[in-house]
Amino acid sequence: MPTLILRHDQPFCLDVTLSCGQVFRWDRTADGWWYGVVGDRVLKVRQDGNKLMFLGAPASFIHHYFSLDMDLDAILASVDCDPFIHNAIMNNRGLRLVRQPPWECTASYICATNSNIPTIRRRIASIAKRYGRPIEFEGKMYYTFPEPSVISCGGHEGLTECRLGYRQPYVFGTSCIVTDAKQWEEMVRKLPYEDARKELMKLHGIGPKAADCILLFAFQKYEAFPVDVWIRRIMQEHYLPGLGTGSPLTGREYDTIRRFAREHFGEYCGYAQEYLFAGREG
DNA sequence: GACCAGGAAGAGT
DNA sequence: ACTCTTCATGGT
Repeated sequence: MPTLILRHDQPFCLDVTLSCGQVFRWDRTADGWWYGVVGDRVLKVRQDGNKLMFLGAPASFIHHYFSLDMDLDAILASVDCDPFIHNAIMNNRGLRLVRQPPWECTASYICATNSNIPTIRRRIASIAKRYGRPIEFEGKMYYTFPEPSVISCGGHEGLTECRLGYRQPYVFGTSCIVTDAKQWEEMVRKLPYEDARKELMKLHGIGPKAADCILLFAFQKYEAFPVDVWIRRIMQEHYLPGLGTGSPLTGREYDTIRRFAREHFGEYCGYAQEYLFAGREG
């Protein structure tokens, strides 16, 4: 079994990383193995202490996907600026932001609007099963996430069985615009955060929240600070008591929160967001 | 700026 | 069984 030896000065926790809500296509078995589809590969991974065992890709791919090249201690030190975030960091130490394939991440967060995590997972699995390429792995079938052109060629009605609700035309419309995923990805990637955000928000079905998630999880724009209902609640309770409660989140409130976070936590505030989100119920 | 659609599953009562 | 909530967005 191929194994990566994790350095003790570079903390990593596979379980926290894959169960914190940033990915939708990974499953953990009872005996501690994680199975996931990333790009055109099925990956199987487990962690035992400082050993990361894996199948399905070269070590360089695993290393890159889990951002093991990033100096996590330095990043966490830079956002660790108050007792509350300090506690969240202590409780979820080793959480790393993974590098998600951009098109899949984009479609996923269009599907994620106003839904709970199990529902989002079902929708993405459904799109992959309907349009993706099947891969057999250890006797089980897995499905790659389809290129945008595969979805657009299937026509608007093809998505109906995936039960996306009102998100169906958004996923379809975006797949028609992002026909060349590679070229679109490079175009977004070279833009600075604010410009890339505007570019993503031109797409139907991507508002501020989805744009920030995509920029953080797929484009490594660590200044992005996605504000969902949980983060808003946490920010109100611990950082910005002046904000109202209960009423829907306005664009102005969203900007107030993300600008505060950018100032308070610094250029890696996206990492702070993930640690706050991971500790949302405790 | 305030409302509303549109949809499904989980969690709590 | 019933209600409330859910990693919001776009249109009126």
